[in-house]
Amino acid sequence: MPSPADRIDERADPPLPGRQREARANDTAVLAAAREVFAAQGHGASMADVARHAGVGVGSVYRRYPTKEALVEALRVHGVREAARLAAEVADEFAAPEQAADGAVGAFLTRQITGATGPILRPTGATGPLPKDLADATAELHAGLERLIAHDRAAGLLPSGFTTADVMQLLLHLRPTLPFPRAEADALHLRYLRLVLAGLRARAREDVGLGDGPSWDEWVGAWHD
Amino acid sequence: MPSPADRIDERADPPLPGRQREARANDTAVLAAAREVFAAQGHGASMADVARHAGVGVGSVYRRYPTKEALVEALRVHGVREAARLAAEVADEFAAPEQAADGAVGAFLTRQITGATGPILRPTGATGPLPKDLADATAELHAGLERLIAHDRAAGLLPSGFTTADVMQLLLHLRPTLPFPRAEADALHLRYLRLVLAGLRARAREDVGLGDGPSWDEWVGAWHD
DNA sequence: ATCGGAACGGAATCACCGTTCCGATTCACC
DNA sequence: GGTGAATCGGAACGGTGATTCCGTTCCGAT
Repeated sequence: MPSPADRIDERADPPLPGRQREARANDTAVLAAAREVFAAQGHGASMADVARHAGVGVGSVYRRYPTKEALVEALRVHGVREAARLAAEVADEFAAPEQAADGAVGAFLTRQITGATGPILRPTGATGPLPKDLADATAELHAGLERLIAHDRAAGLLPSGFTTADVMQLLLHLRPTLPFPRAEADALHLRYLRLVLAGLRARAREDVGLGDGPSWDEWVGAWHD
Repeated sequence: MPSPADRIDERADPPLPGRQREARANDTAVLAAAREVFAAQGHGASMADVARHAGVGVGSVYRRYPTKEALVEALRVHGVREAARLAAEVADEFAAPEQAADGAVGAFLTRQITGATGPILRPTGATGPLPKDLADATAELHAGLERLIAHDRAAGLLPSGFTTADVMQLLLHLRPTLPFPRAEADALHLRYLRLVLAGLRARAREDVGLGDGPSWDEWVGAWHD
């Protein structure tokens, strides 16, 4: 299912002179390596490790990402962009009358869990205000999630009080690191996703609301400062 | 609600001569400090921090816990013991005919989430074989969970295929670190717990099993080596 | 009052990691 | 083939944190 846009670097293809081509190639290699290494060892992995995995020297990593945090931040943006794209994709599919039993939100979460790319989507702690690219990607994601929720609510699959922030929280909840190989871990995560979805449908059916959760802005805001 | 056994050190009371009394007192202070500090700053907190919080020198910390990992390990054992005690407690309560709507498992998870003590109950990564005290505490916990599940299954609250390992996984799922003050974070976690419980009940009612998950031994084993 | 040893606190040590710096390399262009 | 600029790779620097070491303090016994 890898869409053509699955590469980590999404800028326009290179009409670039030779030397800069290598630079850019390295850039994407670094990003990909960072994703792998951080996914495997947590954010505590060393820059040297990332560089080694990317097959470049540490110097080259630092030329493009002035700081470790900048690198992590780039990955975060990538993750949010990816999620936003997935949300939009699913929303488009569900715009057609045909509809899977899980609902659009369920489909989104399912694919997000099994999606090949790293688990990065979780800010570490206190960062600065909130950089522009992240803000943009976040807004896009929000829009996508709104569509998903609107669809499922219309289909009577969601209880009242369920918001976009809930989807984000579920994303967090649904993917704790498990000491199992990828496939098994995914299976376990999906097992729980199904449970949650069943819970949502039950609540919706019985018309029991969820009560208030944070708003999108509260949720996003809480992660940044 | 703090039971008399809430102190972090549970050994027999000291018939001990003066100097050793201080030693033991320091020991418990260190453990308590470690729990606070690690809970607040994550396992990345420094030993110096722990020592400072405990009001002792680093040397004293190292006399009792030869290594940072040993200290973390001690906390882990404490956490499992505590969970085991809670499980047994809840199982006892539910042995009486009166029963809360959430079921015994729900009650256990609820209290585990809101229980004041740290979130530590999550092995970091690859450790050695599995030390005796941990093994013992783990066995005790397992027994308690079995009782909880037996109770709820008899009450028709759980679908087939739901196991003790599932409870452990839920514990993991249910408590990701959230950037909110404790009370709010707990509220969000409980919100999610209610959803999961509703899902379980729905599955049970509709008689839809969960499919196979890992056994207790597989689960425990996966965390240790 | 003095002595021996257990326990203490914190300075010194050592390894690791983020970051900086610089000489070597490579490529585009002459 | 030669030259300069853009890149590289990786050694060196500085800081942080785990761990070790040791002089000091305190208690209980003589």
